[in-house]
Amino acid sequence: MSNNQKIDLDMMADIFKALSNPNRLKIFLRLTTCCRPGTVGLYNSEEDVDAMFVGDLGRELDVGKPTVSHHIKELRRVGIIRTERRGQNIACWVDPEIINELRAFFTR
Amino acid sequence: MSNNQKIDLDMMADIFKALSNPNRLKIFLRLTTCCRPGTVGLYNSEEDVDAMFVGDLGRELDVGKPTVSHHIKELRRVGIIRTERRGQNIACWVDPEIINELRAFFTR
DNA sequence: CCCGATATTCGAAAGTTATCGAATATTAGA
DNA sequence: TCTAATATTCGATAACTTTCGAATATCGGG
Repeated sequence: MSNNQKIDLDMMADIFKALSNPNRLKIFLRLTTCCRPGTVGLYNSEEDVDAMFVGDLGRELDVGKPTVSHHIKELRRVGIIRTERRGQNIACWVDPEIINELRAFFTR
Repeated sequence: MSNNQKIDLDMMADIFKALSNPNRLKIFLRLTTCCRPGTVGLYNSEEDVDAMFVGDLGRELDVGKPTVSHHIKELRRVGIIRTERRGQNIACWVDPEIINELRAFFTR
């Protein structure tokens, strides 16, 4: 016997929880609309942005830095976004695969 | 100027919040997998179930009746499910339109 | 190796949520 | 109209979330 079903359910619930806060949802939408998914590593031109920095996201959110950090951490914990350090900044982008999983979840 | 964007964002966050509790997500999945969306009112045969009763859902959930009631209320508040009384029972089903909206949200 | 910029961690306060037992409401049927 | 079945409301409590300021960490440049 296995409890994959339950694990999946709890994982999905966790993903929805991450999207259930307006500030986190704003971060998610900002990253999906402004950073083409799957372009990480190809950010050489101005039009071809692959990620945003935590600081950029924070400036659009009207909350303190610790709060932004907390939200970024939560989005990363459930696998919605990925991050990597680039110099003094932390770059963030949405995992392209999660979008497919979410679309699939509502397609049956 | 309008704040539709913000309203939409807050509404979507609310919908995700409703799906972020494992018990509510279980109710949602149970209703989507077992009751064909859009068949409400056509529940004459055994194979053609259009809805489930609150009591049925509660028995599968291992929580008390007040808790089930609370979750049903929350799912209805954000527009995920619809309900109607049928005799002693309250019938529940997922609003078919919300599924389309959610799928569209993750399609761009 | 210090400094300014960027970001995270820590600890606390305020608000929200999940859950329950008890009480109440609504309905069908005898 | 009494009763049993079904479901909701109320009040309480424990747990969780959001947010902040202060402190700390990490990095690049002079």
